[in-house]
Amino acid sequence: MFALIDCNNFFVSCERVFNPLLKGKPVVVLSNNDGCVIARSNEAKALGIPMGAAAFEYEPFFSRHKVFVLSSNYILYGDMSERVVEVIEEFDFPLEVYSIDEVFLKLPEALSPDALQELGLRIKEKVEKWTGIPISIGIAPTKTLAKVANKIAKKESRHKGVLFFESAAFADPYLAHLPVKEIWGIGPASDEFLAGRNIRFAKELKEAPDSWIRKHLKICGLHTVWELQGISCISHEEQPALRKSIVSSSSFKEAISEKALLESFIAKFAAKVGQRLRREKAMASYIHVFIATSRFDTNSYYANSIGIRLLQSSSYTPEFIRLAKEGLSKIYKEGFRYKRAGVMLSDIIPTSHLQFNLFSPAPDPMKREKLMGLMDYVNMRYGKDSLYLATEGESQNKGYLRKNCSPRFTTCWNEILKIKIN
DNA sequence: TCTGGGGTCCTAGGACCC
DNA sequence: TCTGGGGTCCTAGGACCC
Repeated sequence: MFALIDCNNFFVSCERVFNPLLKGKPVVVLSNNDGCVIARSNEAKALGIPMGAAAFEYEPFFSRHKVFVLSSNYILYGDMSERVVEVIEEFDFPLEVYSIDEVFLKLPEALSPDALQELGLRIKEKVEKWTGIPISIGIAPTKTLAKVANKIAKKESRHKGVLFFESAAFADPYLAHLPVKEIWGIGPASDEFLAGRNIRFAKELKEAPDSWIRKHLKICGLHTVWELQGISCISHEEQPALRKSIVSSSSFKEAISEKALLESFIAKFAAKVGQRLRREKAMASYIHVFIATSRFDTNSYYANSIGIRLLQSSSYTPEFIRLAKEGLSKIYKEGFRYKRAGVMLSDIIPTSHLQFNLFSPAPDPMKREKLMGLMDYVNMRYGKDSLYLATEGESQNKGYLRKNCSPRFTTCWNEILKIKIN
């Protein structure tokens, strides 16, 4: 049996823990640069604000309906997420952290239905009491069905936040009314394809023939169908695997045309991926650089990317910056207004597996490691960006737009919650 | 004027091999 | 007149997730 524990409206719930005035009110949290809506309270959903709504378009709507609009505070959400996981860990079942607001548990088959139901309620109560974050729990024989159970537990208040499918058959009455696009693994493309074939609800998909599904929705689609039938295809992953890629990218507040400025951003992205790579005690041997103009600007759209292979795996920021700049000059074209750029590392291996290249000149790896270690330490001890490479210079003056960001209540002494007693 | 960022996996097709 | 068949590896692009 799998349990999926999912935090309700997670980002909004984190904000509400520290600002109770937000309770019962419509609240939205915006993406970087306050670009679009990435989290909504139930009240905001009820007003019809869609996920991904552009903030500038909705501004009049927000003020008309007194919606609380917050910038995202990822430091706070990340820390709250860890707290939720810590509480769930106390129950001592094999645990998989699936995303910032979701955890799968593998529950023993030996537990009776009553015991499972009761366990669900206990977990819910403890997490809510200890962290202040409301959660929903779905329990079922497969992960996909646990996702369905969770979704319904969240939507229908009669389940009190916990729904348990003893077997796939128990899910049928719900699958009959669940639109296919609400199933985990069915995205917009599959949804459109299925609609064209008159398959609109989960139950119809569940009953479609294997060979037809395999042909049109490929192996992933087939697994989804089997999971709906109660055949577990997606396994429990307790150990997080080593990352396959690390990306740093962002949209710019204002479009950039000058190469020099773009270069300094690319350098900053390269430095950031390098730092994250070292934190994972890993090295990479492939670096990818990409730039693009606004995807909404259809008359002069330009996007390009380039990959460069390193002679030998590395985690040395100056080398990443050098290569990233080299890549940039190959894809940069004058006369465009760039709105987005990024750097990605891949072909990642643990530092302990490093192989030396017989033919590449051997820089002293110990020296490099020492230098990077010192830099990472300074940045950890004295705050990020205390120390950075000169080439990132210009980008440092250009922050993100974050008009209404809450304090880092739980991770920064200067921003800790203050309580006044009169 | 303004539309997120960070991931994974699968597949098709090209280059290459014998 | 006629031009194989069976592999592997790599990469780009698509679809999906939160």
